[in-house]
Amino acid sequence: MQANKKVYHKGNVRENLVRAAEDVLQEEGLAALSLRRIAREVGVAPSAVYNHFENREALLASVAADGYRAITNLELTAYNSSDAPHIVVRRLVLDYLQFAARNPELYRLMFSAEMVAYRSNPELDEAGDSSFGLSVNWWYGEGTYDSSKSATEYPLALSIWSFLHGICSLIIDGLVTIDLEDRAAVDALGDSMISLYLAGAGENLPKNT
Amino acid sequence: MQANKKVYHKGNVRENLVRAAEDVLQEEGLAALSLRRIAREVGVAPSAVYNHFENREALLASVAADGYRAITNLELTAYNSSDAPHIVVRRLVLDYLQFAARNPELYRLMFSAEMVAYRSNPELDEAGDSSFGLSVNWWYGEGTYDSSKSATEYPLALSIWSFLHGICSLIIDGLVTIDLEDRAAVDALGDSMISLYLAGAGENLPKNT
DNA sequence: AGCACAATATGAACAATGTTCACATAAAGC
DNA sequence: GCTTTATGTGAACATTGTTCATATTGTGCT
Repeated sequence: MQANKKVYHKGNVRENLVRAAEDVLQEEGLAALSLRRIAREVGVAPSAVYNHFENREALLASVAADGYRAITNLELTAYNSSDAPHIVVRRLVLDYLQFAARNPELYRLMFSAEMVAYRSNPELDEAGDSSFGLSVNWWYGEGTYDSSKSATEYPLALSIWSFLHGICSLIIDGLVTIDLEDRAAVDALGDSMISLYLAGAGENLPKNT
Repeated sequence: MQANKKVYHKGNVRENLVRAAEDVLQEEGLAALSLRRIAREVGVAPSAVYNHFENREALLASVAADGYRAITNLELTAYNSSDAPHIVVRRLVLDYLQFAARNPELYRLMFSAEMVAYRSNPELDEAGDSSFGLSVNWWYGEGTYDSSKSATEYPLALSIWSFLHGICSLIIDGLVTIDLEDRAAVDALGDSMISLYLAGAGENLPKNT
C-alpha cells in the first residue's frame, strides 16, 4: 500500500509535510504550526494534506512520534552502557533534559493537549509506550513490562519519568528561569535534581514549623 | 452576586465572563473555551469582551490565576498545620494531586502554552510566584525566598514542584491510566510517589545491567 | 498499446475563530 | 441638562480546519 514511495505528482509529499512541520515548529514555534502553513511551505494546496493524513492532528502526531523515538534512542544508549546503575540514571536524566532544552517546541507538542487527546493514533501511542517500557524493564528487569498494566504498578519508572517530565515542563514553560542554550547550566540543574532524586529529600526536611 | 441585572447595561460582565469560562472549562474542556463561546454564554456580543479584557488570553489568564490561588491556599493549610514535616509534605502532595485530578482542564489551562506565553500578565505572574515562594520558605526558612533569584537556587522546592507537576501532567494527559474520580486511587498514587521522593530511589537501583 | 481505476492535486466553499471598527446607548460627573 | 466616559452592538476582516466536486496523473490489467 505505502511501501513504495515513487514520485507521484509532487514527489513524496507525506515526508515533505512532516519535515516542513518540524522546521516550522523549531523556527517559529507551536503556535505557527497550522495545516495551511505547512502545506504552503511544501507548495501544495491545503486539501492535498488530506490525501496523506486524516487531519491536522494526524500530521502533528507524526512529528510528535519522531520526538518519542528520539527519546527512546536516548534511553537505549544509556541503558546499553556498561556503567554503574547510578551513572546510567544520571546519563539518562542529563540527555533527556538536553533533548527537551534543545527542542522545546517539539517537546511542547509531544505533551500538548491535542496530541494527548489523539493517542488513539497507533504510531504515536506505540512510540510513547515503548519509551516507558524500556524504563520499566531497566528498573525491574528485562521482560517485566506489561503494557496492559497501569503505570502505577511500576512506581520507580513512573517516579523518574514524572520527575524528569516535570522539570522539563517547568523550564520549557519558563517557570524556571534558565538559559536553554546554556548546556552547562542545564547539566548542572540535572545533576542537582538527580542527586536529590537518588538520595531522597527526607534528610533535608525542615526541623520544625 | 447574581441578583441585580440592572447595574450597568448587563451587570458586572467581567466577573460573569470569568465564571462562565470556568463553567465551560470544567464541563466541556479547554478546546471548547473560545472567546465567542464565553461571550455567548454570558449573553453578550463577542466584541464586548474587549471592554473588560485586553484579549482572549487575558480572560483565560484570569481563570488560570484563580487556579494558582487555589493551589496557594492548599499550600497554606498544609504549611500552617502543626504536624511533623514529613506529614506536611504528604498532605501537600495528596491535596495537590486531588486538585489536579478534580480540575484537570483547569490544570491544563494553567500550564498551557498560551498561558505560559502570557506570563507578562501581572495577575497570573504574581499568583504563580507566590505559590513557589511559599514552598521555598517552608523548606529553607521564612523569608528565604527572593523572587529575583532563579528557582534553581532552591533545589528542594524545585524538586518537589517538578515531581508533583510531572505526576499531575502525566495522569491528566492520560499517559498514566488512573481514574481521576477515584479519590482513593489518586491518594494511593500520591502516597507511593511521596514515600519514594522522601526515601530516594537510590536503594532501589537495579544491581547490574 | 489501450483503458479503467485508484491515488493525488486543486480551488471553491463553509463554519468557526480572534480582533477591529464605526457607531449606539447608558451611566457618571459637572 | 449636558458632556464625557464606560459599556454595548453588529458588521467586517483575515485566518483556520475541513469538505466537496472536479481535474490530473500514475499503476495495473488485458
